[in-house]
Amino acid sequence: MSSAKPSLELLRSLTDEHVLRAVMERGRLTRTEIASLTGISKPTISDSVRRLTEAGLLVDTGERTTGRGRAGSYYSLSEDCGSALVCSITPHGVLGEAVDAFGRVLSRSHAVLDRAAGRERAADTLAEVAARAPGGVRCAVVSAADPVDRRTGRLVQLPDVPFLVGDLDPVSILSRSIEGPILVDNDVNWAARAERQGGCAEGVDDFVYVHLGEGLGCAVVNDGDVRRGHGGLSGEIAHLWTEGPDGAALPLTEVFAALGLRRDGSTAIDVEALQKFLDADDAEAARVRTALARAICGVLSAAVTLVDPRLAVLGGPWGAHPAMLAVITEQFATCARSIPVVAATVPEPELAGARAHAVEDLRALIIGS
Amino acid sequence: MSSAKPSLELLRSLTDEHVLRAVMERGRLTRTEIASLTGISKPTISDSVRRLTEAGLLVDTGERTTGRGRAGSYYSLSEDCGSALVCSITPHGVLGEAVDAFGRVLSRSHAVLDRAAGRERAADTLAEVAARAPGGVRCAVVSAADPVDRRTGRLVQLPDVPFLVGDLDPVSILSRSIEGPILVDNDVNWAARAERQGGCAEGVDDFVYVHLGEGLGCAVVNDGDVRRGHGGLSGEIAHLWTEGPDGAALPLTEVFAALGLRRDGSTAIDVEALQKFLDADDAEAARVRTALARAICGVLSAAVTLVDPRLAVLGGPWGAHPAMLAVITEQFATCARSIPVVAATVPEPELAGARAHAVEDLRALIIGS
DNA sequence: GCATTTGGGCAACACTCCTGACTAAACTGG
DNA sequence: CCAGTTTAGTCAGGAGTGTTGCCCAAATGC
Repeated sequence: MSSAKPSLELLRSLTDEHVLRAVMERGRLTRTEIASLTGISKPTISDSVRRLTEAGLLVDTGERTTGRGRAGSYYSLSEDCGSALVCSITPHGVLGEAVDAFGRVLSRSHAVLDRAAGRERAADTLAEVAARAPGGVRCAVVSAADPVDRRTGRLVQLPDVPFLVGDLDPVSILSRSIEGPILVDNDVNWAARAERQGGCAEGVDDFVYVHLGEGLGCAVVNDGDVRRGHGGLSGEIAHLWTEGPDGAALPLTEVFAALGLRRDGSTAIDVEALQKFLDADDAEAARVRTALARAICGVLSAAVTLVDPRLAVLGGPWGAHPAMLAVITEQFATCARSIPVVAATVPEPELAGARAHAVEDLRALIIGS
Repeated sequence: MSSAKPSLELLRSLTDEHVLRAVMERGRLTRTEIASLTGISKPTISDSVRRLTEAGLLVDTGERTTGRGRAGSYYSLSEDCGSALVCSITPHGVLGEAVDAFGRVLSRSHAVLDRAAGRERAADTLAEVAARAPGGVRCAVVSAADPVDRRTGRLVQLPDVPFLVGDLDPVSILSRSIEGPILVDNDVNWAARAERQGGCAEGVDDFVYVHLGEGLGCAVVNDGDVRRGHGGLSGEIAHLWTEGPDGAALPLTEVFAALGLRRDGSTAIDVEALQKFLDADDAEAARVRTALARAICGVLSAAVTLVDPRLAVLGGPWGAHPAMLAVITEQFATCARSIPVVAATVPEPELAGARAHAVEDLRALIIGS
């Protein structure tokens, strides 16, 4: 809680941190530019840059400023700073990216998986991306399309949640090919973070992100961060009690069963069948849409009551569909304590959120070394 | 986000902060004791103590150590550091306390209010406590038994929440008699903080605290802090949909209406009538208890789904009643994803929580000056 | 009364950052 | 092409930290 023990070493490390952060943010800088950016004096910056260069963290890129006056030397991060691995695991396949501390995607690889041979192929695909990454992979961030145990990083089975990927342990798969911290979280949580950083919820400290796809999920953002709860299972709304088609109380996932919108032999939602009702214009379709909207409104009402968001974001294959948004907005407006409802805007949201976090983690590791 | 600009002044202020925190925690200390406690060298501590004494924050108490070796001088906080005001506002009255930076209660005053003459009496009572406080009041923390608007600190009216205290603005009342920051929050939130600091939820980072009294409230603690939501209205569960006595979906507060447990002409719960059902042993009482428990379980289930707590704490006049706890525990165990349910243990919980925060605020103000 | 023990002060040192002046190296304009 | 201008980077001196090691002061215990 209390700040670190005061010492001259602390002061020096603080200076180095300022220098590194400035370079990470701007890509390349001269010492004078760093000084004016950080407000620290030129001689101090020169000292710090010398230290960091000797430590192998910064390099003189050889580039020079042009324009009036003496040319300055640009410094940037060394290649040795390494990179971070970003992974997405869904029932449809595995995607791996290597990113550097500037957030640039260095390489990308994808593998389509089937249920049986999945695990080994996934490990191989990710190991291959890791091997290609210059400077080595120093940390990894994983987005998984299933509930994630917060402590272990394993995917967990919950009642009434369709289990899509299998009893998988991303941490053990990744620790074969990389060392360093591995963070696993649910894809919906990453999507919410992405919307907060540069999407429809930019800068909003309190909102909920409801993902409507084959599975049902919800991310809760409170005081500026996704709140995962004790086990990491906050927002697993499939089992939440809401209003069914006939007005009776039903768990959310059962509403889809009652409407005949589940895949055979699974608790997964039949998105294609559902989509038809969103595009059609007959009375039957309108009835289904209203029933869906009222069920979703039950979820939103519970969220408003318990976490008081300023905004609700709808995402996922059919959540961001205009027809769905329209009918939910209409229904929700009739509820007490209604809040604005908007559609998600970030493409590949779960990847964007995970990537941003991977960059932050990597930067922190570089600064801490 | 990034740390403060490195400078020698920062270093000095960090040292002073360490010294002040050590003295605040232990009451009185010699310079040598401070040095060994903080790990900072003796000459540095001596310098800092001299600075802080000259600034009027520390004083030589005149006391001396006894035992072997040379006697050391004890230093402690000066009286000029001021105190903090802790207030509780309920429909039954106003309570004011002055506390010092050590957390000692210096004075206390209480006023019973009626609806009409309340506001002026409340202001006078609090002003009196403030006037008696040595060194002046530098900040205030208020616990209010109604929903609190997070930005303005005003009490707000919500649908189906009994409005007990009136459209009150604690900030404007208090700013007459004190200067400095005033923090207002709901009593249930303060109670939850108290349970986390030294009660049945000690050290638990994720739990919910459900208050069952005349009103219904819930505090959501996530990642170690009470999450108030955008407007400060998270946990206002009166309107949350749950299971009614006959199995139909009902807003929680309507369950009490259906059971005849509301006060006449109010949405407040008739606690005395309810208490009889908790103490009685007949079939009718058992039926009511079960109906109440199932309604509460609906709330707990929604909380588990949305915020994934590790623990549920029951508090309030009838929430912590053994019979209530027993029947809720029993009913909740049959739900999917059940979690432990325990009774609150801290006496005067809303005051304890507010007091602890007031001490923290006061300490921060002293350190910052 | 003397040895022991502990609090506190002093001086020297190492280190960090800053200011102000200086040098170095590029461009600009005649 | 050369002097003037402009900008990058360095140097020297100084102020202010925190630390170590040693000393003195003052209390207890025998």
